Amino acid sequence: MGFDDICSPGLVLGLGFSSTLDNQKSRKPPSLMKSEQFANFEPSLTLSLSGGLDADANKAPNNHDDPPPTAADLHRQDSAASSFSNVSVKREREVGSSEEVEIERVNSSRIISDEDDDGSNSRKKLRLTKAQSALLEESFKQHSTLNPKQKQDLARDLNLRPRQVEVWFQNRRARTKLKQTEVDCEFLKKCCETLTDENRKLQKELQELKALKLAQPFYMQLPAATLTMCPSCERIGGGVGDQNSSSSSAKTTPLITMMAPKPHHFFNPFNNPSAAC
DNA sequence: TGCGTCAATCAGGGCC
DNA sequence: GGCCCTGATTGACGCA
Repeated sequence: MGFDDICSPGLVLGLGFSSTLDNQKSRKPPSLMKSEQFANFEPSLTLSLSGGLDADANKAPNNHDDPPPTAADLHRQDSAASSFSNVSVKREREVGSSEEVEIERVNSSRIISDEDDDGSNSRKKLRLTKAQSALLEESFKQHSTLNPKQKQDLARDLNLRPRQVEVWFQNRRARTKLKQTEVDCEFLKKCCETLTDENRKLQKELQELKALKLAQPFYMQLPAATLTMCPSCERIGGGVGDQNSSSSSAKTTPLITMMAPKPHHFFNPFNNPSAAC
């Protein structure tokens, strides 16, 4: 696909996609779409692009070559990582299931033991292991948002608190969107440059045609074979006056010229002698 | 009104 | 020390 092919369809300045994602609400940003889902988007908006999107969506923060780990692997590897659960969790929502309550309780005990040697409560940042990141990425590929059940299951498999899984997805969505916005911005810049260049060329061509028109009578600029004589009025067809004499053609011709995909192929009224008058 | 999601922001930690 | 990545917090908003 050429660049012009990419630029020409649906290049609209504005913001927003129309999404058909089934697991997201209407507020979902375009950048959250997966590449295979982009076929369902109508670029009704500024940053509307097609293809090559969400390049970052498959990018795991750590090692993406690792195969998705098993839950057992995660439990084995991540007990240490989970012990870094945030000390200053101010907003832990009330949870509905007893299972989540249990998870919260288990992690709370870790939090208590998370104090530094000097007894201070400085926050130690959780670093997800490669296995945890890989599983989260896998899950994100399948659905960029989680329902409570999925969150519970994933948190259990990862040996993390549901809130941590929720935060990870939240940040993942936000940063994917940011990345996509940057990609879209670059794309639109290139489109703008291409269109500006094309406009410059057309302006130059227009100036040359105007200069040519002033230098010669119009019919002299045409090949002799294209000139015809109107049998009724015995005038050479296709003159400027002839075009202007018809109010309807005077209105439609410029539009046709403007809409022509190839500006170099001009409408030639002499192909139809009767219409030339 | 509670819940889920978002944008904005903070902050720890690794890397150069 | 600055930059970047990323986990976490906060407040606003939309929806059922």
